[in-house]
Amino acid sequence: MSSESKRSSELRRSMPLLPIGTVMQLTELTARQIRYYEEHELIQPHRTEGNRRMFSLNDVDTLLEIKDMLEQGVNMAGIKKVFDMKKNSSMLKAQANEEISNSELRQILREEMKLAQRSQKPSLRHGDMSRFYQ
Amino acid sequence: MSSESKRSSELRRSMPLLPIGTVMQLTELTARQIRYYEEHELIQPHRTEGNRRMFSLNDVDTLLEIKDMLEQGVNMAGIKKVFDMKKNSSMLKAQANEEISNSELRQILREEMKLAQRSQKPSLRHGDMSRFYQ
DNA sequence: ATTACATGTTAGGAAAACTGACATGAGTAA
DNA sequence: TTACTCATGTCAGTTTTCCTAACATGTAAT
Repeated sequence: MSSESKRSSELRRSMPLLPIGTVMQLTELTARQIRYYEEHELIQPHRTEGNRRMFSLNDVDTLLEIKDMLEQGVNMAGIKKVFDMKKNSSMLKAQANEEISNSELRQILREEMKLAQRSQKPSLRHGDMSRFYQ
Repeated sequence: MSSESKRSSELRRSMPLLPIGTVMQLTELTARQIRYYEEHELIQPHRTEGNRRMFSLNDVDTLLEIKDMLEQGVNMAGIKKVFDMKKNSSMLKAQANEEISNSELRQILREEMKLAQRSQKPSLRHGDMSRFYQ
């Protein structure tokens, strides 16, 4: 994928399109849960002028990942760690403007394995929003 | 594209995700305009239990096409005709389970040319929602 | 001049979402 | 056991968004 098309599709996926009701249906989470995850800064939905949350497709993806991890016994602190690591690794990627190195990948996987073991589940598999858009 | 993946992407694009406020922003149409086009059966948004309209990406595409045509001088009756023709031609395609024939294509283009000439504009070019999702 | 069309505007009401507070059940630590 | 924490439920009181219906208006066609 060209960096140009990657950038523009990222733009689209981060457009705040969906109200919380739609997100509830897509994720099968309650409004309370979604707001709680925002409170813990796992997502940062936009706000309308009138203060209503508007979510992007990326936000929905993130929520599905959160849901998955919670169901697998990972607590909020663990989820935060995983997301922090992801952000760091993607920052590294952006800095170098190239794919993540094998050693970085191994480091990340090691950390994920540790978390997974702690919650007595074999692996972390996250949600996939791709089925909702072309 | 396989007929399988075509069918499932159609499913996604027809999911009712967006409230009218979002659609207003995406299309730069007023709520009045959007409701008026629905009144004329150019779109059929879903309704929530509470009677709120919920629009799909297909609906947004259609609205952009409507906007384009109106700006090019086509009136509602003309737009209806164009959409009827499109529906018929896609039904024919589905029936035969193959691409539209050259003679059918020429017939459609002839009709479109007639409409375009009547509104003193050279051609019909419609909106493209693809920039809003991957 | 009248009419039709596409859209603006307003009013009153209902649905959906907001914040904040308190409640609760399961798990953990003391 | 008792107490605490965590993730979530629930409720109350507001505010925002959306709804329908009606009437108003500018432009183009007759």
